[in-house]
Amino acid sequence: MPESLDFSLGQVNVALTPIERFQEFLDSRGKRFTSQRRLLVETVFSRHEHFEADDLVEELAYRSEEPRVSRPTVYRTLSELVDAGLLRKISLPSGRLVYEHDYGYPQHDHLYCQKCRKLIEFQSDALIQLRAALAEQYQFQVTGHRLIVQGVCLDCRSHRRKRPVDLI
Amino acid sequence: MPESLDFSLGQVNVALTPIERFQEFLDSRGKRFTSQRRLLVETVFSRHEHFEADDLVEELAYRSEEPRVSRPTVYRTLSELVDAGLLRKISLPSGRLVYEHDYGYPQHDHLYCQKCRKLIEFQSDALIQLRAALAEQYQFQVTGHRLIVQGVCLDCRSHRRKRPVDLI
DNA sequence: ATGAGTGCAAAAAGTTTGCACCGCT
DNA sequence: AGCGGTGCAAACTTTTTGCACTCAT
Repeated sequence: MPESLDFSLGQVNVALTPIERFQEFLDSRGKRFTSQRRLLVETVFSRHEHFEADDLVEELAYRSEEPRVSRPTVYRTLSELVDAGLLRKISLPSGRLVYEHDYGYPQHDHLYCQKCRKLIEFQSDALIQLRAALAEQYQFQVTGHRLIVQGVCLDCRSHRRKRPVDLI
Repeated sequence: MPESLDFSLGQVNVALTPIERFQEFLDSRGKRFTSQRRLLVETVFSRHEHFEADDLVEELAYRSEEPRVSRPTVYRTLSELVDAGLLRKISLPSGRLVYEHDYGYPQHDHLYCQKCRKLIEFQSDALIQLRAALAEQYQFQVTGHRLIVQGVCLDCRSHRRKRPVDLI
């Protein structure tokens, strides 16, 4: 991953790469930084796209070189990455579960194109204010939120018949 | 279901109960209004709580009286009810998929208590405005949205130790 | 050395499908 | 009669678990 990224994250140590952050997390739990866990974190943070568990299994379980990461270990490790605050799990309107980077990545929400299934990220201060207002009104201790706005993206509205894609 | 409810829904015929609306939908597709489908809709609209597919299977597949509704038919019919616009399917942060009334029920979103798993409904005009702004900014044709704010509800913050509940 | 981690196979959980029989219309 | 619907069993998809062996520390 590009070292130009700024891992600003409040009071958390901001100098760490995701890999280092994961090591720290594992250490704090008496867990070990194995070659499988290393390969998995490196892979996950080598790009920024959203992905599902099975994508990783495909990529890591049958590769030619060692180490490989078996299906159960992929699932186990993804959970750890979520616990460690490195990844976030989101469920799409279709029911698909995908992961995305969370560590050192700004809070955001998504526009979901129901034609091409693309996810577009956006940030909104108004939403943060709304959260605060709700917390106040319902005396609710907010820990997070998930907003997905679905519809049809610009591309799919233009090339309507150019590249047919299947429905959700 | 209480006939005092107002089934206002834009240009759609607003005089219909959910059952009548479902009949209309089935009719328009050349499908039949069978005793299973009737029992299922009646059951679903006899109360307002959120529920999962399996709840219905438990309730309808093993009852003493006829008709019963088998597991596959419950799933098939729930899909039809979603298609008909009577139900909405939402996925909770935990990954659980639940259904809720959509027909004749105002647009709303949820606060989700991660302690007791309760869902609290709320409405927000600000959110509708935000949607419009996003549509404009991204030239995105919005068809819907789903916002879930998670945290801890008032009850769970007060009786913190009174009734222990398991984590998510 | 020793306890955590891994892969394998199997189990679970949730949902869908093929098919023969049933029953509206 | 004929087509849609249903139940049953089985298949499928996705995720989790038990267990013996392996490996990081």
